[in-house]
Amino acid sequence: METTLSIPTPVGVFRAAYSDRGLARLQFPHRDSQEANQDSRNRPHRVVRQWHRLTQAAVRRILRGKEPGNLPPLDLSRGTDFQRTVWTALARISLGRTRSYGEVARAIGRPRAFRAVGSACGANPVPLIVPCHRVLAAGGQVGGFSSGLEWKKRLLHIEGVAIKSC
DNA sequence: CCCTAGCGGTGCT
DNA sequence: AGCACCGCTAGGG
Repeated sequence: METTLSIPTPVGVFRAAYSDRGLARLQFPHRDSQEANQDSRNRPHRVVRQWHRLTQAAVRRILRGKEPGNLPPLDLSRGTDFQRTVWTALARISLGRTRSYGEVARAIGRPRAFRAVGSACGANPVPLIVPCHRVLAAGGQVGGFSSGLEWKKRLLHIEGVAIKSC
C-alpha cells in the first residue's frame, strides 16, 4: 500500500510514492501534467506527511542547485543487491561532481560491470535524491537518462557541470 | 569519425 | 537454461 503525493515546482509537478518504510519512488513531471491532483485520497499518516515535507524541500532545493538537506528514509528494498550497491555509491557523488559509469563500477569493486552500472542507474527509483544524473559516459559524453535526457542536462547545468559536445 | 566485440545484471520465456 | 535487452567501453579502421 503506497501513498502518492505531488510536489509542485516551477518546472512541473513531481510525484513521490511512499511505502511504510519511506520514500520508494520519485517521478519527474509528466509531459501532460493535466492529471491535476491524483494524490491518494485519504489523508496520509503523520509520518508520511513528515517524510513528504522533507522530500518536497529536498527536491526544491536541488532544483535550485542547493544541497538537499535532511532526507526522508529511502525504501530501496525493491532493488537487487547489485542495484543497491550501485545506488549507495551514487549517493556519495557530491553536488557538482561527476563520475563515469566505469568509475562507479571500479568504485564498487566490479570494474567490468560498467554496463550493468548503467542499467542499475536506469533502475534508480529515486532519481534526483539518488543523483544518477551525475554519472556520465567515459570521456565526458552525457550518457543516457531514463526520465529524459533533457532533464539530465538541465540538472547538470543547474549544478554547474559542463557537458561535452553540445 | 564510425564500427565492433566483449562485457555483467536483469527480466522474460 | 536460454536469450535479448541495456543510461557502456576500449580498441581498431
